[in-house]
Amino acid sequence: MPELPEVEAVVRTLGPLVQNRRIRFVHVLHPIATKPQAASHLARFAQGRRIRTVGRKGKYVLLHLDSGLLTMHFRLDGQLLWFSNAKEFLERANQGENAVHVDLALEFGNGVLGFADRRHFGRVHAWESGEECPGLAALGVDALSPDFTASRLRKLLAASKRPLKEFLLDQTRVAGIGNIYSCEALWHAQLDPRRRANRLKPREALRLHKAIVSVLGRVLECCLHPAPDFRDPAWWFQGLETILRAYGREGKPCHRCAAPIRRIAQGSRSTYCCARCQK
DNA sequence: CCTGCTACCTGATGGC
DNA sequence: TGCCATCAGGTAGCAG
Repeated sequence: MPELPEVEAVVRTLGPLVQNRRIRFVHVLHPIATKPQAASHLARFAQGRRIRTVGRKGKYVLLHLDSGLLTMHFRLDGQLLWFSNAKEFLERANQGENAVHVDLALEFGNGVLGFADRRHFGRVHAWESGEECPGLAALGVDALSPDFTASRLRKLLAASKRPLKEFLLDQTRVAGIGNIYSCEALWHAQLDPRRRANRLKPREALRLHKAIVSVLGRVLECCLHPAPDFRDPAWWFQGLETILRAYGREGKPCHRCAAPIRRIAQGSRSTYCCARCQK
């Protein structure tokens, strides 16, 4: 489910739990989670190594090891869980009435980190270096990094003829924005999602930059208060709906001009926007 | 190179 | 209640 702010909140919460901890054992419950890599390869790769730092780029979580790294990507529904010890993990994971779905888990001395995705889109992979990971290597500038400036965005926009909405979803240009927050940023910038990227005026590009930064910043604050609780298998971010001005509000009045929010299809995905005040 | 489409999976929801 | 269609916050892979 997550876009950049959700992943950032997960990374900040995860860091203190696993940094400088040694991976004692890798439990593979659903080997699909490492495809196309072999789960046995990932297990051999990671077992015995220590996690030095936990980082993020775009929607990827990066676990930097003594040497090499693990990448985790949640796609639509992936999430993390925490068990206080191996016994608790073995008793609860995929067992019994109240089974907790887990695909893969890293066992540490202080607990067990589970990666879970019922839908099996999410992935955990092992790499000698980040450049080996094609999806990661192809990412553009991260939307929360200091390098994501208004002039950088203006140049990227100028180089693309695609509709704004599709431009924002393209992780090779700006990394981290997904379907929800692209709709939100365009609503705040009062820009029509169908406009061609290279047709924006400089002041419109500036508005879009400001909207992206402020939307992601506000959502991150919301995601950190309260912070994710990996111990609760049902945990997820709360209160995000109250921030949304366009996404999921089809037919409801625009918060700016009261015209009904429209849902349109773009690139086989839903875009929500105000037909009156987004131009 | 760029763009557009489908596949990958499972679960929730709403209409009949 | 059951059944079917549709939708879901993402990306890789492939064809043109």
